[in-house]
Amino acid sequence: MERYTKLDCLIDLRRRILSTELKPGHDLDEARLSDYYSMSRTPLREVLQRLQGEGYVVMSENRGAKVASMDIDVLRTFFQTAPMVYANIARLACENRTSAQLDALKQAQIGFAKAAKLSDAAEAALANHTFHANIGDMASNTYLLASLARLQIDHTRMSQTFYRPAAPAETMLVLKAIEQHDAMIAAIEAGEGALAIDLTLQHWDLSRDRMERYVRADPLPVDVISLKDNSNAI
Amino acid sequence: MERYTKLDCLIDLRRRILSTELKPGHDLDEARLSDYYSMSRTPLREVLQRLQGEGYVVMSENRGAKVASMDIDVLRTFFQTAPMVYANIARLACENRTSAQLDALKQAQIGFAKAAKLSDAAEAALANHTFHANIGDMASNTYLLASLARLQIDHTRMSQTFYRPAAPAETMLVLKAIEQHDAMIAAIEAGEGALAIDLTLQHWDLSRDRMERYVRADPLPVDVISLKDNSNAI
DNA sequence: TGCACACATATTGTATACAAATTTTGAGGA
DNA sequence: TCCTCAAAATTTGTATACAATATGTGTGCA
Repeated sequence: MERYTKLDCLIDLRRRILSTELKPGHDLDEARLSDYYSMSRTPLREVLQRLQGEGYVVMSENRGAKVASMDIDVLRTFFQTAPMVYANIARLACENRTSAQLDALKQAQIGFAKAAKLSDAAEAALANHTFHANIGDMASNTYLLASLARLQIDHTRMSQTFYRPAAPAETMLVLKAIEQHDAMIAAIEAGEGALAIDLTLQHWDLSRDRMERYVRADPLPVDVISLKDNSNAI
Repeated sequence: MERYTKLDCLIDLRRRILSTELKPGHDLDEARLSDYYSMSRTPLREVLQRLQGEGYVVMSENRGAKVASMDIDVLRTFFQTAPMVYANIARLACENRTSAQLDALKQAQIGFAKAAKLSDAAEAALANHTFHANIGDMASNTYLLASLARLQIDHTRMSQTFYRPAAPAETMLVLKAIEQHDAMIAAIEAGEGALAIDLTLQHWDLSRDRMERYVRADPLPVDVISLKDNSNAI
């Protein structure tokens, strides 16, 4: 197996958590992980500590690390907080973006559009994460960035379903998201803060409904109990 | 020397950084620290990793850890961001506080008032930190809390001077701060969000001027060069 | 004196061994 | 069958040894 460096390991674990390959609440076994990344437990534990600080992981004394869960009561505050933070980040990005950051943002958008059109759900969600993290960098506000980073962890995990469209109408939504990204890039490049906020809030509305469905899953059909084949019933 | 547990070490390092006993930018030597806390480097390094995640410390590959610095350009964003975050936290605290949290807040206020009246600068700044961290808990919004925590690190370090009053007029300011805390407790207990926001912004204004002085220190007298005794000049 | 380079020293990074805690297992008894 | 409790197995926590990297120092040379 290929040899990972500590930074690789950190980045890869972030990716696996964001893509829900490692599911919320999943137990992270030190020995197993250190074997997987072919490094000893000492550096691996340091990576876990850091991931805890970043909010990807929660650790408890003598009981190891778990992937951060997505509790329903926490997600309530997610929907409460996200618009404000995203909007403010967008406004600050307009004021502070550098041309190098704009180039990076455009690159991220290319990657996002490609993955989204291929309906590669995990890849699209991660590319979307990168896109918005880039806007976060532009804001150059370490304080707000801390909130944004935590919001994005849950946002990306919830939006996994968004890029796996079930119906044609939902494919339209993804195409719409791509257009909105382009508009946001233009607004940021032009330094039009008010417009960027507006676009950000629209962008938020687009994915919110879909994400809320993640929280409050479609109810099972009420007549399930009368189904003829109920052999699998409890 | 007394034996520290890993958690003690974490808490003590936070305290020393917040009180500027460990100054911004100060180099943290692993061997020295592990000796100081009489533990081996392995757990100490994990503590440092965690402190990095929390924003107290910055680490760079093969170059160890430093206390997070307070760069002038970052502090600009501090003054930009703090009012919004503090105000929103106060509002949320009104909605979500529990009676146990209210008790804790009142306790914190007692500790703060005592330290402030004694002009015990470090202790007062730390007690103030605890007071506002308690309000942060009440908000029960992990996302915003991430921003608040980072703001508080710099806020507490800057406000060290606030509780070391030089002139009688400034003692008045500290007494005013104590009163404001009491008013905030009442507003939160009554669940009056608008009032809590108002009080928070007033509270912010009170300390802002004093903190800005930390950033932009009093200029040296312009005629320093003509002083008679210039034997210490470079 | 100033610079380049090799060597010595100090500091950080990793692996491994062992200690401490938790979880699992299973035997014994009610 | 169910519960209790102790021993075994598993997993996490810490100390230490060693490897890798960075820093400091001094010598030789122009």
